[in-house]
Amino acid sequence: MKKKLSELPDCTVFLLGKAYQKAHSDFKKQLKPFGLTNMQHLVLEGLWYENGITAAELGKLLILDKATLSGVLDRMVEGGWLSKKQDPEDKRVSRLFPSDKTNEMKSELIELRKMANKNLLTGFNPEEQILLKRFLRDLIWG
Amino acid sequence: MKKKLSELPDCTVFLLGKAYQKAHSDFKKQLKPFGLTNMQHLVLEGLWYENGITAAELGKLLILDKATLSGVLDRMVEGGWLSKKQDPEDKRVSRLFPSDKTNEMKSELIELRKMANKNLLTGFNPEEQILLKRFLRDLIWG
DNA sequence: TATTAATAGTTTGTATACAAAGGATATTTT
DNA sequence: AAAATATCCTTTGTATACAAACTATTAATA
Repeated sequence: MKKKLSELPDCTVFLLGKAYQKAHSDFKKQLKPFGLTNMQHLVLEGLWYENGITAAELGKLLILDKATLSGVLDRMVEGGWLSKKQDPEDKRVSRLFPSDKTNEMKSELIELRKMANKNLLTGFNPEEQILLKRFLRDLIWG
Repeated sequence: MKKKLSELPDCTVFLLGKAYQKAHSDFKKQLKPFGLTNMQHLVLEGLWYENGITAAELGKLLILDKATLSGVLDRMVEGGWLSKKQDPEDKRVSRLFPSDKTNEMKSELIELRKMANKNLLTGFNPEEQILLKRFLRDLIWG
């Protein structure tokens, strides 16, 4: 006699992982035509948030490991998305600047994220959307 | 003038990712003394859910890519957590069985997950816990 | 100021993720 | 039954994650 499928997924850690997996996968498909990964898109949002942001600041803002970020940034430089410039005040620091090509796509790419969020939250009424986001923020920072 | 940090994370995809990142990281620390990764623990839960489960069934149950699972299973066989046996009825299929050592740790490892979930949901009252899980299920399957 | 500690970023190693292609076996169709 | 499909699993290649160790540089302290 097989158990019901619903038994296993009462694990909230599991549910969180799979909900993320789904959201990530959906957005990934939207980004594919632009040649951007989800992480790369997130980095661009960070660059637009603060021009000339340092890698360390970006890591804090986006809650990203520096080792992970290092590789991502290298690939993005190689792909012509951004440039790294050493800070003259502090030679340890590299500051990040989006390329012209990147800035030209800014509004389009930001719109893309907005649509992804909208699609993700289809099926939730406005109160539920607020509540879900509050729950997630509490999980992260609470 | 710097913008508020709260502006960026209004992206639900981002919030989901970071909430998952947090939950995953916390559980990971709990698992470290056992020499298990989160994914490996999840696989064990799947094996206990159905003895002799096939890799394909396990992938469906846990919503895992077959390519990802293939490598995970190999490492778990090498680590003595489980064994793969070819199904005599269908030579394409490999069925998975937890080792004795693994079964001895079953109750302890299941308890560990329960505690991880409990810790994760500290700060949410019972109604909120139900609601959060409902939201996550809707995101995944709704 | 010589020493120590802290910070920014890179590199290395292991473990997911997952697309795409391939090999073996089973099923379906003609 | 031969051919076309479909399924199970593995392999390859790229991109995260993240711990740990390392280099370079700056700041703090004795």
